[in-house]
Amino acid sequence: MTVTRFAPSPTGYLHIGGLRTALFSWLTAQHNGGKFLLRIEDTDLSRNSDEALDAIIRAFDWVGLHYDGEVVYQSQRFELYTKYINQLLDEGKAYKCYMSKEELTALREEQMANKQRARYDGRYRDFDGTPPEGVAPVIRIKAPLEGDIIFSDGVKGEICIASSEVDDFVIARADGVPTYNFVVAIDDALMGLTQVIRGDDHLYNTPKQIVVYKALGFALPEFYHVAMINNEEGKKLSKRDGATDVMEYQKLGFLPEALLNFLVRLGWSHGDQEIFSLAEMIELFDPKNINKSASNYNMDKLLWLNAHYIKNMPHDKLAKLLVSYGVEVEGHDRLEILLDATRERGKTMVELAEQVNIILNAPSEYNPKNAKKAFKGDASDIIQGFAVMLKEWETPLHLPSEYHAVLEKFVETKEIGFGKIGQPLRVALLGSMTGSGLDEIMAIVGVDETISRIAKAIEFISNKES
RNA sequence: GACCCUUUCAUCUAGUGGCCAAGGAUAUUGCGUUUUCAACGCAAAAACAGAGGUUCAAAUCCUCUAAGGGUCGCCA
Repeated sequence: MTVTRFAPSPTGYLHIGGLRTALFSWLTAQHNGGKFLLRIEDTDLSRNSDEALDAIIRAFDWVGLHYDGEVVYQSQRFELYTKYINQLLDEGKAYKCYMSKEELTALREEQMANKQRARYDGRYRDFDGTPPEGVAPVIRIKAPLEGDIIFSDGVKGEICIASSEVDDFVIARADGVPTYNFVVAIDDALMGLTQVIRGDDHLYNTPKQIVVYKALGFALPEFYHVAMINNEEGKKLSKRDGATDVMEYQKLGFLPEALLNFLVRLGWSHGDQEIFSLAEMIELFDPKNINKSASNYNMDKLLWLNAHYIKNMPHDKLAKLLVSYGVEVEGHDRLEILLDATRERGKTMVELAEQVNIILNAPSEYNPKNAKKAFKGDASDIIQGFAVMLKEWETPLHLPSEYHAVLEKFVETKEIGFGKIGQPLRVALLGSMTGSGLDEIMAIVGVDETISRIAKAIEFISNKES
């Protein structure tokens, strides 16, 4: 059975790049009817925080990725790791190293000065003398001295790294706490991972982990190293580039389906298809099609996708969502008309909420430039005349089409074009010259409010003139 | 510095030796539609990093160069 995982360290919020690798892993599991596990890499006890873990799980909930089974905490598995450390020590596959931190630093500096890759020189590998006093040893694993470490990466192809590049790295700190590359290999093996999908910043950890797999006799999973997401300029994504925290996207008014669709197309594709529902992603995703190269974050495309999902969301769902962005609307028909009138005008939920509020709330001021243009000449008389016609209209007015009939009758009677009434009426109703259709706006706010807004505009015009 | 990886329009990408004088999408520009804006429709502009090979044929295979990225922790 396919088993994948996401293994964050709880040091902050869920990063947008992390979400993409999580998504790739999750999709791989779903596609194959397997399991997707969550493991918390908290072996560095000084850097953990519970809030960070909460934030990660909340982000998962928001986008709708679920993990199977219980969350695995590495900090709760130290006994297990210690058992394996002792086993390797007993078998002579690991050893104690008494080198001090100062000595290590000196060694690294010397190697760098000699234009070499910095690495531990193995000086305690076969040590059987008397250990120096006052140094708590670390445990190092014996990496191969000769040959190459070769593995096949599902994304990058065959990776070959000379053993001389992989040193006898530390598997347990001086205080006995095991280190990352050691526990990752153990957990991935014990948790039954079949595919390990992670950022390609881990590419160089893979040969180290393979050393552990081999020493412990574990079978290797398939590795997939996914290239990074850069900012719009092609540089490393940082907080200065805007939202990197997944939950930030909710605040900005993005829909989870848009965010996931955006992320899945960063580094993966299926022919010319751009829009993927979650179900389609699951059906079509194959990690073998992941791109080798890094991709740049592209806000415009995210916005386009978000607009797409807003436009295509069922009204009741959209209305419910709008509540969390501060907009609540009474009346079923009214809501329908309102959403029809606004949904194509907002690329985010925040913008959509703004559009809705512009219609719902009478304008507190008129855009000076627009007012000047729209309220000139006989504009006041025209909208006044329209208000009268509305007031005296004999059949009840509810639907946009009914308001449209009034408007049509009005331009016909007055023998004017739509443009003549359209501009002043729009500014009277909204305060600006752009926005939703007049018929819809009037249907939403109703006859009384329409007349009242017109009256206010007329007052404004006469004040200006006097 | 060493090692490893990457390179198709501004951006995301299709492309696995002939179907490619390179296709789609976003963004951009123009036109249409509309009482306005948006949405939508149509159109335009826009790329194989460079140089050498291999081949009847190269975006695709090989070599080198260049540019970008990653890694070199008792962090993960």
